Amino acid sequence: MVLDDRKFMILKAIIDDYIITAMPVGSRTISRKSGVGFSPATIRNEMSDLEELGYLAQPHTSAGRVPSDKAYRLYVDSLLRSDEISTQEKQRIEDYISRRSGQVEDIIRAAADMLADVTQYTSVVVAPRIQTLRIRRVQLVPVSEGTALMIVVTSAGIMKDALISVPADISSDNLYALSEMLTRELEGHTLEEVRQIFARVFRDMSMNRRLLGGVMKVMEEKLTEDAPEDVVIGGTTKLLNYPEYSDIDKAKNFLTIFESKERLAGMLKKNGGMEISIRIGSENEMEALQNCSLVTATYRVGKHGSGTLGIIGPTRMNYRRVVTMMEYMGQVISKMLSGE
Amino acid sequence: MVLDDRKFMILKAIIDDYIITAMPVGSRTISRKSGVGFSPATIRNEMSDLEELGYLAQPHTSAGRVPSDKAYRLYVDSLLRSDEISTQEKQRIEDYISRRSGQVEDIIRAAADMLADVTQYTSVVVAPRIQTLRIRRVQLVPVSEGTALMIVVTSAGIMKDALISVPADISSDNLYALSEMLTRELEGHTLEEVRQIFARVFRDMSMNRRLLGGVMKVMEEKLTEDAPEDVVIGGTTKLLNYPEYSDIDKAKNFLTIFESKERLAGMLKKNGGMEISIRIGSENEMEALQNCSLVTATYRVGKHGSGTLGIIGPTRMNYRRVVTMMEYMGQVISKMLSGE
DNA sequence: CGTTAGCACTCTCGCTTGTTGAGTGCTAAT
DNA sequence: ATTAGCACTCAACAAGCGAGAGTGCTAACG
Repeated sequence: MVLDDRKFMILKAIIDDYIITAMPVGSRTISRKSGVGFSPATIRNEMSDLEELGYLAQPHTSAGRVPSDKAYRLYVDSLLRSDEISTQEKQRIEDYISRRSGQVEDIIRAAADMLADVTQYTSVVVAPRIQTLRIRRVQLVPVSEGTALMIVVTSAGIMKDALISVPADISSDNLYALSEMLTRELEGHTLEEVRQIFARVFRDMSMNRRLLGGVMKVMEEKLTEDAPEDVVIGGTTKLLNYPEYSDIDKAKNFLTIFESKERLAGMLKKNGGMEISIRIGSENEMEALQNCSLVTATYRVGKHGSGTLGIIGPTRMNYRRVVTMMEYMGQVISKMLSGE
Repeated sequence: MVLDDRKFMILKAIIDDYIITAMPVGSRTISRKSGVGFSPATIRNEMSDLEELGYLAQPHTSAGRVPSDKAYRLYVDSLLRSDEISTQEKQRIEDYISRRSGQVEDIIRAAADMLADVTQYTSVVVAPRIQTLRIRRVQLVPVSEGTALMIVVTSAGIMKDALISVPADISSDNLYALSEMLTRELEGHTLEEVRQIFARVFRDMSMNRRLLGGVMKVMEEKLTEDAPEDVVIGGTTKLLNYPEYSDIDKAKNFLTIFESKERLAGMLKKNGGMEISIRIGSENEMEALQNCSLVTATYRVGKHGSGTLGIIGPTRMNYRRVVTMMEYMGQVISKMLSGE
């Protein structure tokens, strides 16, 4: 079933209006709009059809119509064109983010804040995943009797660190020599390859077996799994400004989403590497997101790294602006993280 | 003006009741309580007196009475005894926290979550400040052409890291030698002393002047200032469960507190190293906290380090339980962080 | 003289009722 | 096919009312 032009136009007008006002839209409102040359009665007939087709819903008889998820889906699929961003705004964004130190977390944090600020919705940024990145350097630094800090530097300059236990009597020089050796062996390899190297090369090094086992274990943990710190949320309370969350229960329900960063990261990563993915209302699996839309985008870091950024807002969000901003922000993050 | 025993007892009864119900307390309610042998009329007279003295307030004529900030102040000053914690609960807390890796952030995070969980209020934990701590180790690790990661390990095992720029042609071995040298010179000294050492010892090392200047600068920044990551918040949305925040505006207002971790840390640190400090309602400077109470405690790390933990809840919070829990949690954190 | 019973008074809360206004659906005229 | 007209529906708001909780005051009591 395909909609004729007029139905299409009316539906678009309704969505445009509802996105701004968050109030059910009546036939008069649409009729008054410039560019629509029909009386309320005609609009009503069309609206009635659209309702039957599942694009509109009525909160109650004698209220206006409200777009359904299906309508938003049609809207984003067929009507979404990228917006322009003023050079002024671009400047502001780049300034804000590039003022940071080169630390990945700082940049991620800044990006999340900025994204929340320009869209006025809640933003989520996941730090670049590291699986396919290659190791550039491994270093062990003594911290105290029996513990050392292990630092892994990867291509793209992303670092991970973790405490591991080492023999109590090992010297600083010894650790350094070990670090150099590890770096020499592992440099340029991916985690997959590292596993094999460990199995092959280090099998006979009985002396440091336990230590190296620890190193491998930490690598697996840190480089495979997304640590909770790698998810950054910006503008958590932004959504409380929208009337759909003026009910305290809905607000509470919504805020629980952010209690588990792991689940959040899981959600975001479901976009399967798509440039931009939009999930509207019931298209979300998570219970608490049934009344929200989730827009996610992927950004690249270097050749093999990639991360995700997302915006969570009401289903009636301003998709055009959000998508535009996400695209741009993705570029900026890529540039910042790869360029370093 | 000192209250006689009966007034005192009645006031306590009112507060106890209000803490649980959050509803204005009437004279009948108090009269019915076991241990009070007076009729509602008598209670009313006393209540009237207490109101005149500023301990009670009436939301409106013919509602019950509500304790004022002054009443809570009296309550915590004179009636607060520590509670007992069941060994079972102690066990649960220690298990949860000690299951973490030794990383400071992890422990802080776990402590904040646990504190929010056992009190059902919002918790804030500030990582130990490092000023008076002594440096144990400095290490530079190459990250990419022209940048290195600088890691400072202090007594108590607290680490700080930062990226600094280094000459592009410096070798890994060279950086290691430099690290060893720095460690040798700075080990066991406080930041104050480090400044002097830099001025004295390294003055003539013209070659690495720029590099060392960078090292010093980062040290100052990282070790002096509290980085925003050092403040961890647990159970942000816990307070939304209480009726005093069922109004969305109040909730929003309250949630803005957590937007700036710096300001939050500033607030917490105002307890001046006191074991336990309680600020009730209007005793707080921050506008958004006028209807809340803030309970803070200091914990020690090693000999010279200290950090703060805090609970934010409604003025009618269960001070007894909160204080008890804070005391215990402070001990646990101390043990975890110092013991490593 | 402290304590208490009794009573009039006040104010919130929840319920019902009426009114208004926005918006619809249908029908008949254009 | 479009539109004007009209009857109808329903949420939202305001007004009015009774019930209930709680107070303050006064007078009686031990």
